[in-house]
Amino acid sequence: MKLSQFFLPTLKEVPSDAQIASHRLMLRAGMIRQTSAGIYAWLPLGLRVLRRIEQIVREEQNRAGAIELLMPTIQSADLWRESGRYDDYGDEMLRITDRHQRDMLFGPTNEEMITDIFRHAVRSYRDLPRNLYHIQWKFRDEIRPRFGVMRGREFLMKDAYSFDLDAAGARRSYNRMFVAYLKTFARMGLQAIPMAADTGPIGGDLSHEFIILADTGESEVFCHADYLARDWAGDIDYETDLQPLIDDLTALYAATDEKHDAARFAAEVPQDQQRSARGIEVGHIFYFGTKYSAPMGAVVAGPDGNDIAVEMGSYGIGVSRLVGAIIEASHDDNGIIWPASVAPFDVGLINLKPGDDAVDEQCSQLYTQLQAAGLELLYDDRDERAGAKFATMDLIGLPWQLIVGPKGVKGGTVELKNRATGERFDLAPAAAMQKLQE
RNA sequence: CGGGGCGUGGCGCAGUCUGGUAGCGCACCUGCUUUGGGAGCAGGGGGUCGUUGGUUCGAAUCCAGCCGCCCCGACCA
Repeated sequence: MKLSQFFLPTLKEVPSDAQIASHRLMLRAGMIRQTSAGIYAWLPLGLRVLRRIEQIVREEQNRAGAIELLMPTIQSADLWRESGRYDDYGDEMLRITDRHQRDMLFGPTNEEMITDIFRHAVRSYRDLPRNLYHIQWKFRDEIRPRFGVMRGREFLMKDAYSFDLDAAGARRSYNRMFVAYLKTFARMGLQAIPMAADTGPIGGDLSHEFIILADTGESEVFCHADYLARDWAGDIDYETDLQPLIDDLTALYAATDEKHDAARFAAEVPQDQQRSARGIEVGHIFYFGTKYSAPMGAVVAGPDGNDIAVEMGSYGIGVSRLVGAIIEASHDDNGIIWPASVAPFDVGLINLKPGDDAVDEQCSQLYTQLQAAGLELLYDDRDERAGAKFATMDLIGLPWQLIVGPKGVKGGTVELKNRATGERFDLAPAAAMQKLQE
């Protein structure tokens, strides 16, 4: 993509509304534009990141055996009356009326709808277990939206729902998602810590939040220091019994403030290993048994022929929130530093002197060849000064900058700069291309 | 929902107290110079001052209502 033909409305000055780094940087880097309180348009650069995060989430869900579908954003109130949540949910639910005066709502979550879909399709225990998920926009009319996409009213969420015959099966489904979540966040370069959590209005009796530590996080969390350096990225065989692994992963103390037990914390964690910090919740998993299946009649025939309400769990990942969370975890004074796995482009190619035939030619060769090699490039071919180009490229945080100027071209080299470390390499073009393809 | 604050060219702000017909920086357009870390000079375009009503000879400025947005708290991916 040539920057001269892209749509990248960057800002030099910081919008006064933005309080935290990720919000400021997303606005400055031209990733989003606010259209109402807590509602954002995703501009091309932001959309690219959102899509890459979504794809990682999708791949790990699929790997863990979940099956993707897509439910609508607008739901009928009748379903919510069946579960009893139409009245319970309160003002956070955006309620609307259609032209026939039917009560509709913009879905804040999909337990009712998936339970409805499930009960119409599945009659036998032989069809279990199943885990169905979708990645869809949600709307929660938050009292106070803030921090950009971290607490928006409209947000993109992956929500999965598991159906099992009994509690033991539900536990296995829960464990699969637990591990899949750790893998998902690790792929994005995030250190997510699983913490015992309150179940909130969704209900149930087993729940974990996945927390990224950041000063700007909204919840207070407490954990053993070993969690800060843990490697979650190992290969998983989802067919094996995951319980021993889960037991190991949750052996040390980690809890959000709702579940925090100061006495236990003091007793179980040596004082110099105790960590209390702010955290960003990027995922939340629940086991809630028959909370929805019983009132909504989601039953299957068991081995003995008698109907039994299915055991359910739900599993959420805040996809759009992750964009902000990753920036909170990875930026510096000059801008964003994208982990390679979610970067909007792999390489920023900087032409320091458009109009110089030798430089133009070198750039256009690199542009063509690197694209042919499968890399996504953003080529800054604008007629701007070098400083402006460096500043833009640092701001938008692509992992590599490939800098081509007249001096280097004369000596047969180009410069490769690593955004994260600041390391620079003067290399022959072929060597630079090879390094980028590693 | 309680408390606080803000709405003036695309962005950041001054002007409001003390009413007299709108200004600065950045961005944008034109020209010249410049060219490895957000250039300089010169010229230029763009604003019903959130909105409605009131007071006044006259309102960005004073008064009232409404709308929008932000911050602090209790709830949540």
